[in-house]
Amino acid sequence: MSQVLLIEDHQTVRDGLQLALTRQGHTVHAVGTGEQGLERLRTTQSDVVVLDLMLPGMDGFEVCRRIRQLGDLPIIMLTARNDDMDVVAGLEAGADDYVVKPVQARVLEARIRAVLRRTGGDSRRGGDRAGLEQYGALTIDRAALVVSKDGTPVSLAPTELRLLLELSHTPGQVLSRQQLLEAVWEHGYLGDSRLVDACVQRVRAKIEADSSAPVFIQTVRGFGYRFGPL
Amino acid sequence: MSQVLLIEDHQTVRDGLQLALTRQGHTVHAVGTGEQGLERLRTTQSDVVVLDLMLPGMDGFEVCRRIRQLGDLPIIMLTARNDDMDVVAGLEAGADDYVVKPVQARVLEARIRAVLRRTGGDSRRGGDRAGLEQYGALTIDRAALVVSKDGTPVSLAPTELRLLLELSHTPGQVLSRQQLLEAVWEHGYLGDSRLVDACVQRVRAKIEADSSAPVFIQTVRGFGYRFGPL
DNA sequence: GGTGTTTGTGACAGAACCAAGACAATCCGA
DNA sequence: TCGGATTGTCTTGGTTCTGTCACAAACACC
Repeated sequence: MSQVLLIEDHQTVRDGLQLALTRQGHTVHAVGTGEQGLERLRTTQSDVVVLDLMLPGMDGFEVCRRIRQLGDLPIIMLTARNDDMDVVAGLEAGADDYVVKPVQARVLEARIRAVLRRTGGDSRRGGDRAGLEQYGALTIDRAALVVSKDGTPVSLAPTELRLLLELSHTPGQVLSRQQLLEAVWEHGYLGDSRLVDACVQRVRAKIEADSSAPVFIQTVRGFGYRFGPL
Repeated sequence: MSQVLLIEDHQTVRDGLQLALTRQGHTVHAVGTGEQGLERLRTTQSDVVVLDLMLPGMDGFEVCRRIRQLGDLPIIMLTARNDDMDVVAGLEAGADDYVVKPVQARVLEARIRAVLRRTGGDSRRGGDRAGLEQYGALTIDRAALVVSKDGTPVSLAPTELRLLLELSHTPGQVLSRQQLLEAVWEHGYLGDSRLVDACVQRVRAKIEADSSAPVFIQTVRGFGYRFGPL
């Protein structure tokens, strides 16, 4: 359904909510501190943030303000305190909704859906950006030059990225080392074509779950490499 | 502030909320039944509906559904019952928020504001000028050529401004140094493309909170730069 | 199984890349 | 004209990348 970032320091609550929301079909990234949450926002795409107010270190209000600085991601505040002042302060800090614990998972889920319906929700991904390619768990955005695995961006070095883009440009087709050298290393490169092997290896280490049984970049012995989760 | 339609059968509560919201600067139209509320929507412009669930005649859920059929007006449900099932049912019927009575007027007001902020709110407040873009803490007015950070105008030199406008014209997309040189420095520029680096750095110094962890202008090593918070 | 070939893996040093600051040439308004 | 702002260039320093090598593992063929 959507990508939820859950920021909650209490592990039991965190695990419970993560499990429940995952069951409802959301992808949940759960972290324990505000700092981790902000870091996560930088590296992972999210549709909505569920934010506990009582956090170690940076408190919920501050986290809320920081998130507002980054963009207009919807925020649902979560707290044990049912103080009217807190509600007002929370909403003024930029929260979209304010929920008092203990909260039933399905109530939280209904509120997430209400907020997403209002904000246009998960349409952000795929909807407004053409040129976003999906290969199983792998997403390739050729415009932004971002490759994501399970929704989390993968950090690829320039050459690694060019290699992957070249391979994925013709899925299912085998490309020889020579072809790849010419396409990726542009300027008449003269050295060893084993260079391609090394680069493929580096890419695999970053995008494959098990690099001894590669799914995305397959070796075709004697010929070259092929991209394709078939 | 905004036009609020209040649908609540209990006269004391109705008058109390009307008074309080009016004091906050809203224009409140208060009615006692769902039928009156729907009629009112037909004749009067409203920005948000505050809807009691327990109504004589047509009940709140039904009213909610009817309003949804009319358009995209935000709805805040109000009820004495604090039953999770009701919350879920209310939100699924299309409500944007669900508040349990008794409710402090200022809490209700904060929730109204939160909903309005999200929906673009305030039919009365000023003409959303076209060409005014919001990226988190950064506002870009292409017509006025003004860039503001946290509401405060930033003083950008001509070239810096052109660079930022060019980058932000395609948020999320990576632009190479060469592309930027051609777009921003127009006249067939031949020199070092490191010039772009220097200019990016100057813009960053002015718009980024922490230029060692840039949010708005991101470096894509080996390729170029990308504009985009989140 | 033995053998030769091909490919995977990890380490490493030089190369490439970028941030940051300094500086001089240029532009522009007072 | 003067003084400040702007802009292109250069240098430096730190970080990351990348081509290469040596060796291990996998494979094909006999």
